[in-house]
Amino acid sequence: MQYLMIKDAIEEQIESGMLKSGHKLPSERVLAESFSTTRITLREALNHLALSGKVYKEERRGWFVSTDTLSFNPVTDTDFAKVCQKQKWHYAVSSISAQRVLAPKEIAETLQLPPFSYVIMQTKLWTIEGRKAAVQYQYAPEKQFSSIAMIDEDANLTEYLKVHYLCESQKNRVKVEVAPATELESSTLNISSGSMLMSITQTAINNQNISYLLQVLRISHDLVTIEIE
Amino acid sequence: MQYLMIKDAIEEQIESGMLKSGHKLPSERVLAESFSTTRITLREALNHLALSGKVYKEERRGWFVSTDTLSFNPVTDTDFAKVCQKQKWHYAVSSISAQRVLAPKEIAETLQLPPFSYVIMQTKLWTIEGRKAAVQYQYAPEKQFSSIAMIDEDANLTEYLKVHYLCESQKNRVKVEVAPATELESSTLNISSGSMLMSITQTAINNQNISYLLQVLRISHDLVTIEIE
DNA sequence: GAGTGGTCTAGACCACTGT
DNA sequence: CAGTGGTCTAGACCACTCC
Repeated sequence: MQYLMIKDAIEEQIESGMLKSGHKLPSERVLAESFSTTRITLREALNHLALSGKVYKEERRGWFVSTDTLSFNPVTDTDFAKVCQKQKWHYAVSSISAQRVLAPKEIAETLQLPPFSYVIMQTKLWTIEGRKAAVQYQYAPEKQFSSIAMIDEDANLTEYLKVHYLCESQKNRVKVEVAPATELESSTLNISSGSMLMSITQTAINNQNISYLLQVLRISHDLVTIEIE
Repeated sequence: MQYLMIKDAIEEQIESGMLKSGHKLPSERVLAESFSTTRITLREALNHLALSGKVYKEERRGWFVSTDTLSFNPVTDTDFAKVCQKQKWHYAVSSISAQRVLAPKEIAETLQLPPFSYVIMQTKLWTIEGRKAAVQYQYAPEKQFSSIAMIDEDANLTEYLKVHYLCESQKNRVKVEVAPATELESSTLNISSGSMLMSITQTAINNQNISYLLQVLRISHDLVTIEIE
């Protein structure tokens, strides 16, 4: 299998330090030629490498060497900013949208909301080490937090609930899956539509055992390691 | 994008119930012709469908419609057999190998073993609803369990430790990742080499806070949903 | 405008599966 | 044995990024 040999060859270049984190690989055409093969076979090799988290690609920009992964415990870590800080990663958050919406069915069920409840929905883009890394969706029920409709869209929702409502979670309900990127996610993250993302859904529960915040982090799988406890 | 339309068309056939769980899809050549395209484009569509867990393929046998997922809480569920039983799935376990080996570095570190420790290593194949679904590796330190070297290779290790040593875990340390299948895994599970598996690593800890069992479940991602708490 | 990946065509031969 | 997926060739045009 030619593509496996190509994969190993590129992998070795990475392991040996010839290609460093964040560096761009030569173009598919150049690589294909240098391995005397076609682009299809070459892409097969790169796709396999991407699965193991060694490289990733950005839509129409090229293939890059992955950085180390961020360790994330979704059961205890509710504030993703703190996770990045603790591991001293350079990160930036920017708001994609913030709206007051009728709770979608799935959200209403998870947060145990009555019909026709409104939630504040924030969508954010996380940039980590200069790379568009994740899209995050946060949903907080309006009824529990009366002033929340006025929240600044760039505010940290987790922090806001903690400061203004003393709502802090020690423990979350968590769901982990892999799933293809949606249209919004692929265009926001500059990845090809339908490519794989790690999806981490957290439901934060307060002292009174009430779910007060639901958040979904959809992050490139080569960037995160999920470790619990 | 033609392949997205093909993907949607096949997806709709599944959702509508025309193609049922476990059924085989027509061959790639037949599908390609019926969508008036080439096998490469058709495979692109199927690969995307596979990522969302709707279909899976077996090496040289064809593409099949996925079944529902098994819900698994790796923090509390140490015995995978019980998980299957609780959800009333038909399953079978068979031993691939059982050996006494010098603990590999990573295992020794996780189980906090001194150098040159031996562990009992069991490798098992899980067949779920007639499908080769997962490979499981289990490591138990020999020193803690003197009689363990004589364990039957078909025995349930979790059950054995519970019955003979009263070792039962309420809570595990857990790591979740996606990773390409190894050679052993692909040939055992009849999947193509390097295809994606969900990898769940559990370290069971007893009352005295000592790690006594490490197990790794490598399972087709369309078969399992990880839900904690 | 040159270069990139995204998508697609129309074939081919091989190794393996199922009968 | 016929049929399947696994792998590969040698091109093509397009939409987009970067300079």
